[in-house]
Amino acid sequence: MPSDKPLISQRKKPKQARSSCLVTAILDAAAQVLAQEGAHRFTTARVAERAGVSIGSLYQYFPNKAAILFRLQSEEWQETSTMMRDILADAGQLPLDRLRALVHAFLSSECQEAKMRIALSDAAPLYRDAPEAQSKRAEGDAMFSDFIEEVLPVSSAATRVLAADLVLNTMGEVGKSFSDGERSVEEIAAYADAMADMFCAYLTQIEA
Amino acid sequence: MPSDKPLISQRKKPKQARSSCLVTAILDAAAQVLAQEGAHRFTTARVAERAGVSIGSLYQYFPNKAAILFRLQSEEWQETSTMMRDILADAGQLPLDRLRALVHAFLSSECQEAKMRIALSDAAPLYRDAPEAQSKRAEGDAMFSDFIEEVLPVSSAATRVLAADLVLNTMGEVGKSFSDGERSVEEIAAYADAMADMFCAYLTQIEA
DNA sequence: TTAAAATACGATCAATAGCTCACATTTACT
DNA sequence: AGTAAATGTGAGCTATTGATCGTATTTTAA
Repeated sequence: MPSDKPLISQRKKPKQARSSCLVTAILDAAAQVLAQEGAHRFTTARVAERAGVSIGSLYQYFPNKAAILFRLQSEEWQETSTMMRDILADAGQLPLDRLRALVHAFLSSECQEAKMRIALSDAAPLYRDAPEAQSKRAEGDAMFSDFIEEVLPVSSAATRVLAADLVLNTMGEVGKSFSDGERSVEEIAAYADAMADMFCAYLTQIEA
Repeated sequence: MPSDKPLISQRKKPKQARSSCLVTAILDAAAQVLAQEGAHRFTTARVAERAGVSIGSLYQYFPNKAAILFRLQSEEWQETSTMMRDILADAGQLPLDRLRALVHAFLSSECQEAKMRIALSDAAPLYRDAPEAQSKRAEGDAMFSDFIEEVLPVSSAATRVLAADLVLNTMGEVGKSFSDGERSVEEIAAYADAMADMFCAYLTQIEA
């Protein structure tokens, strides 16, 4: 549905210090605008103004509005991705304990910067169809598939794929709904425990 | 984030036959525009044009764009709601079988009119904060809570509430992600079975 | 010092949006 | 037929948006 032609990647790479500052200033400002004004007030002019930068400068480093949003989301994904890898790869813990830890970490992280996350996902239609956006998803899927294989070594490949899909999808989608930021730390922990219980009960039962 | 002042409810009630036709024509057209053009091309002018109606007439019965979207979503909710009630109230089936049936029905229904559903949820920021939108949610929650109480009569109230929240939320949120409409009937059935397995494993384990 | 490259600027444009309002037409009822 | 209410019309207003481009300033490097 979004615009057709414009690539979302960067237009020009900052070569001097002042221009890299400018880019980070824009991204910071973008996050603020998103959090404080919401997706429908997220305009290039407002971002430039808050960054203390002219609109022309903004367009030197971002080909269009979507590119800014895309960058923000990429940075978020980067964080989530490394967190996921760290937790799932921790050989010192039992697999199901790692899964529980992952659920806790994920739900908690979704609750941080809640306003910004909501707005960012409200604006998703603008950047989600970009070709660059697709590959990221597959990356996470693969990572989690490997983990599930460790937990369910016996089942058929099809069953494993389905289980991985279901668990990851559930955590991801339900996690998104946590961005409303209306839950206390205790509620989040209780919810995460319940969700982890559910995953464990399911995965354990498959093996049987 | 959306507009502040305008109520979303109807502006004027159709009293003659032609005007009720007009309203349904507008809603039909709105669904088409949403499905074929996407949320960001959903404009009152386009809806009026496709309905074969003047823009002025449209605004006689809908105070603003959001009201049209809200009506579409209300109608969808109505369907889902009655389906849910019918399935959960069927005393001829075991509770967990009813839950399984619900999951299947829900995922299938999410896959119908996929394009329209995606666009409708893309446009959600425009109507979701309307006061009318909140009450609907509580309705479904209560219905499902009653059902869970039937399945988990022994557990503490807090546990029951949490379980109901988790299961309903999971089905709802993961269901939404099914609106991409890229899954075959078989895949949907397999996924629904897995999800039902997960719910059953979880709920059964709580009782123990 | 000086010229070229990089960076920064912001007035300005074209497009499109949501929505109103003065007016025309149709219907219901006497 | 006549009249008032209901319904229908669409040109046009106001506002905003994303984005450009000619120009000005700063940095780099010779």
